Order: sequence, then C-alpha cells, then structure tokens
Amino acid sequence: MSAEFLIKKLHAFCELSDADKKALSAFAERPAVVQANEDVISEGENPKNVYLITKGWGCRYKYLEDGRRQILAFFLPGDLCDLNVYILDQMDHSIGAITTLEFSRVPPEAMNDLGDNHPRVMRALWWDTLVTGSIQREWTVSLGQRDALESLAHLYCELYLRMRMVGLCKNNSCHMPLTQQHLADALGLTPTHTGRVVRQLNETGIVHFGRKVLQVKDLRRLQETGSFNPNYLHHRTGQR
Amino acid sequence: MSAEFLIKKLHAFCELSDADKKALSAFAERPAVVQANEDVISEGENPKNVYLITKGWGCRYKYLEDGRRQILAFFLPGDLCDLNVYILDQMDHSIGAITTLEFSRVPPEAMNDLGDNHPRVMRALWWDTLVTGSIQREWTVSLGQRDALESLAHLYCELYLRMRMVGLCKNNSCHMPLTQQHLADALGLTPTHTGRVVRQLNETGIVHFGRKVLQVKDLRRLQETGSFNPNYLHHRTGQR
DNA sequence: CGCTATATTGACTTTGCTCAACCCAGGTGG
DNA sequence: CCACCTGGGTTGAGCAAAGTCAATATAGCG
Repeated sequence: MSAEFLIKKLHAFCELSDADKKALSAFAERPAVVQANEDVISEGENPKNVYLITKGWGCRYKYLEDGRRQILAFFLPGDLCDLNVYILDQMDHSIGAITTLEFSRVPPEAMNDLGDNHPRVMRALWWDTLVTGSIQREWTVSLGQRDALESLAHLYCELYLRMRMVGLCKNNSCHMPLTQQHLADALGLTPTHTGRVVRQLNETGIVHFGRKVLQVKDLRRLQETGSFNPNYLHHRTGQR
Repeated sequence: MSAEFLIKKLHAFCELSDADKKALSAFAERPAVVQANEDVISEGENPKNVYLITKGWGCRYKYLEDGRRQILAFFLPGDLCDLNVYILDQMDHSIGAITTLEFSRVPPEAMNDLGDNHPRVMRALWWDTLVTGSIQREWTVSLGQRDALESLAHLYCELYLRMRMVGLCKNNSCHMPLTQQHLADALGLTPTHTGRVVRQLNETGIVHFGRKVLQVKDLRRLQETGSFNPNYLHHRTGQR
C-alpha cells in the first residue's frame, strides 16, 4: 500500500471513501527505483507519465549553460509530479533523486479512468497540483524578498509541515536528507553562506538541523523568523 | 471578438477549427474592467471563476506582512488565470491591474462544457497552463541564479516573445507599461538599482526600454545576455 | 583505517541596498 | 498657454549582505 502517503496528504483537502483510496492504491503498484543523484526524468525527454513518489526524497532542478543549478522544488513521499505534463513534448527541467527514490509511473489512461470514475479523488489531485503551484510561487517570494535567514527558516517550515502532513514527523523532528549544497541550490545562495546561516539558525535554539535531521523546537517562532504564513498550503484545518 | 489574443496564442500549440475558435470567443462576452492599481481578485477572496485577460496588462503579486511586495507574473492580453483555481477556498495571492484592464470571468460550467465538447481546445488551454507554470519556474531560476542584468534581459525576452505570440509587436518593439518599481518588484531588486541596470542594458544597444516601449534591436544577443533558452515556452515552432 | 563527501573557518571582494537629493515630463487647472 | 504639481526616474556616497577562494576539519562509509 505505497500510496499511503498520498492518501494521507489528500486528507488535508477532503475525506476519501474506501473505494477512492483503493483507486489511488492502484497507482502505486510495481514501483520503480532510482539511486541518489540519478534522474527520474531529464530535461529534454518526452514525459509520458505522471510520477508518484512513494519513498525517499527528490527534487526538480534546472541547470543553466554555465553549470549554475537551481533546485525548483523538493519532492517528498506522497508527492505527485505534474498531473497532465504529458501534453508537452519535452521536459523543461529535470526530476532527480536526492536519496534512493521509489516511485510509480501513472499512465495517462489511469488518470483518465480516475477522472471518469472517481471525480472526488480527481478533484483532490487537482487540489494537490494547485498547492504545488502555490509552493512554487512562495519560492519566488523567498528568492525575491526574503534574506538568507528568512528564506532558510521559511524552507524549514515548508518541509516540516509537508512531512507532518504525510505522517513522517516524530517528536517535532523529521528526516531531511539534504546537504548544504542542496539547500544552497534551492535558496540561491553559495554553500559557504548557507553553512553560516544554518549555524546561525541552530544557535537561536528555535530549530536544529544536522545529521540529516530537522528538529523544530518552536514552530511559532520559526514561522515568525521566516515570515511564514501557512495559508498558501491550503490545508483544510489551517496547518499550524 | 476579444478572445482573439488567446486564440492567437493557442496557435503556438495546435491548429484550432472554426468551431473551436467560436467556443473560445464565447468566453470573452461581457468583459469587465478594472482601473490601474485595482485588483481583479485579492488575496483571501474565494475564487469562483477563471479570468481571461482581453486587454491591458496585469500581474500576480503578493505582499509580506511588512509591506515588501513580490510580483509573481505579468499578465498580457490573451492570458488565462488558473484553469481550476475555484477548487481552492481562498486566493493565496492577488491579481491586479497595471494599466486599465479588461477581462472576462469564465464560470466553471463554461469550462466543463468546453472539456466535454471541445477536447482539443481544452488540451490547448492545459498546454497554456503548463507553460504558465514553466514561466513561474523560470522566474525562480532568475531570482536564484541570475544577477540583475541577466534577470532583466531574461524578463525582456520573455515579455517580448509573449507579446509577439499574440501579435502585439511591431518593428521589433512592443508596448510595455511597466515602471521601474514594477520591474524591481518582479526582479527582487530595489527601484534604484533597477534603474541603473535598465540604463546599463540600454547603453549596450542590444535593447532599449523607455517611455513604456521595449525595443529589441538584437534578439539573439539579448537572449545571450539573459542566458535565455526559449524551450521553456513550449512553442510549436521553437520561438526565436 | 583511510578515503571521499561534506562542513567549517577566515580574509577579502563584489553586488546590490539605503537614503537623500535632485531632475524631468506630462497632465491639470488657472 | 503657461505654471505648477506629482509621479517617475536619476545620481551619488557610504554600507551591508552575500560571494569568492583557499585552507582546514569532520564525518560517514567501505
């Protein structure tokens, strides 16, 4: 039942029936695996499926000609990539694995089928897609307006709440297998400066990141530090 | 026939039949108007329609608590906002007018109808939505990786090509009713620095922006300056 | 145990920010 | 038709945030 994380996440939007859940579970049969640093699909390839991440962390990213890289989004278990991307001829960015990554390919027919027979689920998936777009816009805000410390705090909030939504937090902590290089590529900073800012935030005592674990000691203050407003995640209960 | 710009744009994706075009034209009946600096819809409101911009320029934007503003995207004639946004309870950002703005509200029923009776058009609209997402990601890349000069050149390219797609360029020039404040809010810079960079780019002779007109004298070199690769616009003919 | 990744530190540079003064063009009203 | 006003644009000096580069430390992992 490896669609469990997706099902858990969609619960933040609406209740699903058992039949709904069963239909979603069918998505996650025969998972594929890629190793860390390999691509699920690369820029320029023709996308033929929707991808459902069932285990591990991944990211969207894009290189410029001269080697600069921007990470555009992180993928967590339960994340779905681009509901109808197969309309396009080629990917304009890549999707890569950060850890060993397990995922399923959902063919367009399966999506159509879901649309015909489980409209409530389809609606929930569209909700998820809209939230993904909203997260992308919030990254634009971070990169444009927030300074390094705020941006990092904001990213911590996003990832912590998303992990919590799929039930992957315990004791105010969650796994976060990112290097400072990953954070730097996501935040548009250099690894050196990212390191300084990570330390600076650790020293506040509000949060601690190290050894692949993010521990949020004071979520309220972390949100303040990152000028984080959870409304953009469109969680039914308001997500705090 | 104020859906003409949308129809022209969709041509970059596929051919549409006369029946298809007629169905789209129905979208643009009874246009509404807002004045410059007013909102089409504001953050927090419940979105009930899809909006089609038929005339003028607008933008998506978002304020932080302390008054910093980030412009998230520019809207040009022919642009459609958020195909199924009415799934959400409230807007997580605002859509505002830059000039006097003419737009139509397309109700969900009209969208469903289009999906049922004109699948090719629906597919074209989804293409447009995917391109909009791709543009959003490219802004993330600009803000994260490109310096001020590159970012501005990249934005010039985007806006110029988008205006050209809807037939609003003449003699390598197009109308661009943006102040340096708008550019600054979009690029994550201060107006002062934006002004310096605008002048700097004008002085290269590659492009000229002033008095609300953007003149592209050497598109190839402008693209190089902005490390601009048009593939992300997913134009059928490759868009140069 | 040693190798490679990752992370840390320090000195110096650069890009873009701040703030304040000033200028200019175009629209308004006398 | 001209004077004024206002919003936008420009200039300059000093400053801060983040970048660069290189050396060093540390930590997982085989």
